[in-house]
Amino acid sequence: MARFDLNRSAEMEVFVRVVDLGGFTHAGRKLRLTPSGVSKLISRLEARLGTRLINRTTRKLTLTEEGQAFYQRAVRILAEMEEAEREAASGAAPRGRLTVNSNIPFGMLHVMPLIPRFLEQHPDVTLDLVLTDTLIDLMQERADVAIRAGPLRTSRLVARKLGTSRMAVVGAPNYLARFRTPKTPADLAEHRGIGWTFPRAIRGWPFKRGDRTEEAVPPPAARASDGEAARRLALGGVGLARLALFHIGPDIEAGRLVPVLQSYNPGDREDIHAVYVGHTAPLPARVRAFIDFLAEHVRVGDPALKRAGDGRWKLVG
Amino acid sequence: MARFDLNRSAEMEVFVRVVDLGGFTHAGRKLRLTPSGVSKLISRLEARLGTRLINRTTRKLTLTEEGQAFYQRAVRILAEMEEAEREAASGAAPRGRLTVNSNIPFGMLHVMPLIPRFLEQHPDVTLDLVLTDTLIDLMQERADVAIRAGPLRTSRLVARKLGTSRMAVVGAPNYLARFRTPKTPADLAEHRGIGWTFPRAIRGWPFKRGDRTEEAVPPPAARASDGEAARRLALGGVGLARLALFHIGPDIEAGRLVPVLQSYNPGDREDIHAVYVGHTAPLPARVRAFIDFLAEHVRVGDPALKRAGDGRWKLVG
DNA sequence: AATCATTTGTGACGTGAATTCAACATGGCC
DNA sequence: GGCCATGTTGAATTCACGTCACAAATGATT
Repeated sequence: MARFDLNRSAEMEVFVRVVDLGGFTHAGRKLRLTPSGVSKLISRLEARLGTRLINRTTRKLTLTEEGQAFYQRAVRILAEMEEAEREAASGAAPRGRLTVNSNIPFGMLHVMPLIPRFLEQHPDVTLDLVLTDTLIDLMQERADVAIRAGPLRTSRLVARKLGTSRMAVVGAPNYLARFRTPKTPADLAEHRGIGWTFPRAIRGWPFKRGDRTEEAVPPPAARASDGEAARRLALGGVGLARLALFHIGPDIEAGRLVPVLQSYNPGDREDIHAVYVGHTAPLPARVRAFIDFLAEHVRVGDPALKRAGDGRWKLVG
Repeated sequence: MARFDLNRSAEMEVFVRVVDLGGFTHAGRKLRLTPSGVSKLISRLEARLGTRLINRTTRKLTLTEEGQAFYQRAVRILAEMEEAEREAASGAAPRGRLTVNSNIPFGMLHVMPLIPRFLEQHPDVTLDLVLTDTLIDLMQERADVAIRAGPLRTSRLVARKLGTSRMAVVGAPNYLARFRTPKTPADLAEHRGIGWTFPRAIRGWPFKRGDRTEEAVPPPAARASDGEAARRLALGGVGLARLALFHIGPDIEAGRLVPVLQSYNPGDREDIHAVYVGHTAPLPARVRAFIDFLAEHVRVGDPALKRAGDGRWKLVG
């Protein structure tokens, strides 16, 4: 059923056009409407308002007093509608405030370096970059995009893969000296781990055992709210942590952190995604532009760990 | 052909309702629309603007930046539309400037006395009373109502009869002394008349000859632009004039003007009408109110002329 | 984890309101 | 008085819009 039988905006538009052009036929031509269409529309408007707006003969149109007042208001209102829609539609060109939420390691190391170039390319965009590792509700946080590592929870969110990062379980030398380096995943039960204060999609750490992947995790001695905090804890010798190679690569090369159980999880990786809220409606252009920009420019080096002759680890590739 | 398929005002209204009530379903209930209807409408709007206005899950709605701006503007625009229509529709209660055009004799003697009461009853109406006897174009003069005596030219104008006035052909005593009182209409050819500067629907003066009505008119010695001017000319002895009894009754009773040829036109009358511009669209309330007021209160006395015993004329009835 | 209640999204469909078409009135101009 | 342009009216037509039924998703509840 047609509930909205009155299009006030169309009525106003036609009315204004009629007044401007001084005739139903002229207005009709401009509006691609037949004269009779115009006539009925105006009559409808007048009937609804309960008063006459235009005195008309076949030759002349004159506005009643109501008509004049209504005309002036209508012109203003139409202009404002136009502007409102134009401004809203300007979301079709990248501009406005873009809110990005990223996990801390990736944000620090891979997103922030790109920001200057992005802002340079889109001067009308201002950017709010929030770094958190906790799970967030995109809508509640009013974030346009979130960048997350690891498996995604199913939802109506759309994820665009930005890259992959190898993971490594590491410990500080002084920690390993105290607790002995684990030889098998089962040894982890005797170790101390660094966990997370927020729930992750996977509980433990994946290790390969033949063809199968098993999860194991040392009992947590501490929990960190983000990857950087976890790294610091690991550096401090609190326990073992599973972190991204792009994050702790330098620490490994410098010998501040030592990979363990490498042979059990050589292919342990986590995908990194930009996540946003789906295609039920067109995406604001600034969001689209940012995601495209990330997908194009983010290069997560995916180095492998090799043990050098002197026993030290190197990142190669 | 291109139809008016977009109803921007409705879209705005639905959008605002959704934001206010915080949900498609709630808004739908208020607007007597199904949730899916609301969903489609919003999607349509977003598609047209090319950007998303509302981030939505089944549980929460959040406005995008564009959505917030659009919401604020939309609220204002809707309010202004409301006000524009309300003000225009307030033509449904009598108010505003009412322009009335009346011929001079009737206007002076019968309309003006009623004005104070009318304005008292309708305090929001201001009145422009223009007195002219010349034919006017209602629309060109931007007049709402015209009051005219005599036959009307056919047009799309609507006429409402206000009354009837007996007419009389009169001359001043000094004129009649010089030219002799006419005994038959044919005698008028030897007389001098007072005509009009503007064309009238009937050319001459109607006289009964048996069952038939003939027209006759004395050659004009002067033309007047209005009835009052004609009366003055007649009083001055310029010639014969055909004037309304309500106009010159006092002159006749006082002997300043003398009726002639009374036996040939005892029923000579002219109807007096209020004329306005037809029912293609509703009439502004002030116009309707004024016409109704006139029709109710105007009482054109329709006296007959009687010759008293002393030879003087009296108005009776 | 699993169920339930609630809400939004999608495709097919039918309705009816709006527009067109054709014919007629009106006004101004020569 | 006839011609041309314009506005109006009634009936036929059509196409956008909302409904319907169903699917998917979300958050609360146990």
